Parts: sequence; structure tokens; C-alpha cells
Amino acid sequence: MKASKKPVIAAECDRTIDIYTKAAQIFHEQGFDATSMSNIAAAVDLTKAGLYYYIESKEDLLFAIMNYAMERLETMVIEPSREVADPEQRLRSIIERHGRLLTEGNKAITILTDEIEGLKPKHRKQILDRKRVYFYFVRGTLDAQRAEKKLRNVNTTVATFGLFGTLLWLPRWFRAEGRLTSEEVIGQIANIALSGLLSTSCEAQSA
Amino acid sequence: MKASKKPVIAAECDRTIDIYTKAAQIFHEQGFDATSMSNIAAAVDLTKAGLYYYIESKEDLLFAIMNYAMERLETMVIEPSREVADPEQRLRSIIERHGRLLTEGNKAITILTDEIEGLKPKHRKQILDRKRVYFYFVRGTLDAQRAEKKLRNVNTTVATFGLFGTLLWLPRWFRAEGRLTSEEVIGQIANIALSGLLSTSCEAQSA
DNA sequence: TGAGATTTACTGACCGGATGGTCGGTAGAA
DNA sequence: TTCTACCGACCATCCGGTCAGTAAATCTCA
Repeated sequence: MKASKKPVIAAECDRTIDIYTKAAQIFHEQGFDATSMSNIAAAVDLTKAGLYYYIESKEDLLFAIMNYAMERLETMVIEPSREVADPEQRLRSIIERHGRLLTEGNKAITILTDEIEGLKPKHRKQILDRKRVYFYFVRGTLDAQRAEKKLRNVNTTVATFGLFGTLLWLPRWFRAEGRLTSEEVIGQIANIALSGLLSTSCEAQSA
Repeated sequence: MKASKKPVIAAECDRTIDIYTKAAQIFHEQGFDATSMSNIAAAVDLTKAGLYYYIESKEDLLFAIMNYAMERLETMVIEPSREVADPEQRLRSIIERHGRLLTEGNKAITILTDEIEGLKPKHRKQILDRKRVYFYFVRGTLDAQRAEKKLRNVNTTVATFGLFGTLLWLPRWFRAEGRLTSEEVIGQIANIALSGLLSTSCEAQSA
């Protein structure tokens, strides 16, 4: 018999999580296509054949990583932010929580944006559908600001993608060993984004 | 004898430009590693062997595309913007010109950000060095705003990367067939960025 | 002008190596 | 004895790249 009793839902046993994390790390460094299964196997102290005891295929591994990352995004960014009633504070919560996820060590979350092309169409659609929910949630938060007449005169779709650009670019340049801590950087980004989008606080509060 | 008398400077004959453009398009769609040389050859109506009459290697093709893209960035964004004396107007010029390059048809410019890992270290360093010049140019423009006390209380490095994120994310979502024209989108992005970074115009002027 | 030489632009067939994936087997725990 | 976790060896396929050869265009010079 082959692996994965619960094929997709992620977060099974210790070993599986370890494989996801290490694989995500390597995919992040080298890219999905440039990474061989032997690479990953070696990183988790297995042979390639041993690795296939835990996963079904390379594409399946990528899909599992992305599902794992989506779960983290949902539980650590979306769900807590939904609880925030005030739209401005909700926006700040989204930026800060998503920023934290992107700057912490686990690279699964960056795979989510960089390697969708590696998925088969069916799996890709599943992930994109889940991402779309997040997109609408953020855009809806901006629309709510518009209702309160706090939003500048901008198209909310453009504003949302603009914000995502700034956020998702973070892992490409942020270094934990650098001069600024992740909290400092995230705070600054939140301030820039909020003052770029909202007309209320002409000088945003400091982090 | 093999190809390329002027090996790297790009923009040789018609056919070479055609190859660069088509290859950039396919690299953009499928990724560098996922694209085979036969793919590219077929797209320009050649056999793989015929393609190698024009290029030296796959990596060399990527490098040529990136040099070509850097040249366009330098002549169409950096050089004209250097002429703009006022820092705020210079920043707007950078955003608008770079935005235009990113939303027009030629995909070479997006390869520049997405496929650096495909280059050999030596070539990668050359491209990164050239990119760094651009980075310092933009950050310098923000520093100039600070000197004029028009910049909000933000770290200019964070602000620069934040701006790059918004810009470089553009080609991932913008569709020329969509509701908004590229000029409208670029104008909105410029307004958001300028009001996010500068404290002068609390409501930025419309495009 | 035109016959022969050379160059340009290209092809089909081929090669070594790497890759994703499989399979029969096995040590040790339960 | 059965099941879990794993390995060494193997396979078909594909990929980047090469090479010998060639049709047509271009040049050379009597």
C-alpha cells in the first residue's frame, strides 16, 4: 500500500510536516522545477524511494505544501481578522498578521505565490479558489472604508493588488539578520499602506 | 563557427529579437526550468538545432533576455527620470514609466524579476549589480524627499522595497483586456504610492 | 556575365546524463 | 507473523546540447 490516509488535509504526523517544511524551504531556494526529488529526500535523510513512502508524487507534494500554507493563512490571518469589526483596524490586522507569516521561517507561504504553475490545472484551480476568497475579503475591507468615506479616491481592486504586491514582495528582500526586525518592517509597511489608502490619518500612528 | 558576433549586447538582427521576445513570453508563462528548448524552437519555427545557431546555451538565452530588459529599463525609465529635477515629480516619473514597461506586451521585463535563479552566479551578479543601481536611484529619490521634509516618517529602504513590490506585482494581475486601461491603473498606483509616502499632498492629484 | 567558391541559415539524427517514479526486498518493532 | 518504514537497483523518458550535412543565397574573379 502507498502513503497518505488523509491525502490532502495536511498536518498528519511529525515526519510528514518535516518533509513539507524542508521541501518548501528547498522549493523556495531553488524553484520547484529545479529541485529534484533526491534533493528533498537527502534533506530529510531519506532515499528517494523512502521519500515516496510518504508522498504520492512531486506534484502531490507541492499541492500538500500549498494546502498546508493555505490552512495557516486562513487560521492565522483571515479568521482572526474577520473578528475585527472596525475596517481600519481590520486592515491593519490583515497586514500585520500576513506580514508575520511571510517573514517567519516557514517558507510554505511563499511557495503559495511563487510556484502555482507547478500544479496540475485541477489542483491549481482549488488553490486559486481559496486565494480568491482571501482577495475578496481584503477588497471587501477596503470597500467598507469607502462606505465610511475614509478611502481615498482609488479603485479598490487596484488598491488590493497594490497592497498584495507590497506584502508578497516582503520575503524576497527581508532578512531576519538585517538591521530592522520583522515587526519594525511590518509596522512601517502597515503605516505606508494605510496612509496611502485612507484619508483619515494623514500621519499614521507609529507601530 | 557558432553564432553571436556581439555576444551579449542584445538587439542584434530581427531574428534574434524575435527569439528573445518569444522566449521571454514562454519563460513568463511556463517558467524558465519548465520550458524546453524545443518549446522555444517551435515557437519561432525552428528545430532545436536551428535555434542553437542563434544562441549559445539556454542560460545564455536567459542572460541575453535579461540584458535586453535591463537596457530597456535603463533607457525608458532610469535615464528619462534622472532628468526630472523635482523629487516628487521624479518619483511619479519612475512609477509611471516603470509601470508602462511592466504592462506592455513585451514580457522580457518580468523575466528580470522572476527568473534570476536560472542564471549562473557570474551572470546573476552582473544583473543584480545593474538592478542595484536602479534600487539606489529610487531610494535616493526618497531620501531627497526626506531632505525636503516631505517624506513621512518611514525607513527609505522599506519604502523602496514596498514600492517595488506594488510595481513588480502588476504584471501578475493586470490584463490589458480588463476594465481598466494600463494608464488608469498606473495613475492610481502612483497616487496611492505618493500619498502613502509623502506628507505634502494629503489627497494626491488625479492622473 | 556567369561558373565556381564560400557563407548563411538551417535540419535530422543522435548522445550522455538527469529526473520522476517503481519494485522487490528487508530489518526491526508490535 | 504481520506491519511499518525504509533501501538499492532499476527503468523509461525527456532534456540540453552536438554534429555532419545541405539547399539556397551571396560573393569572387576571369
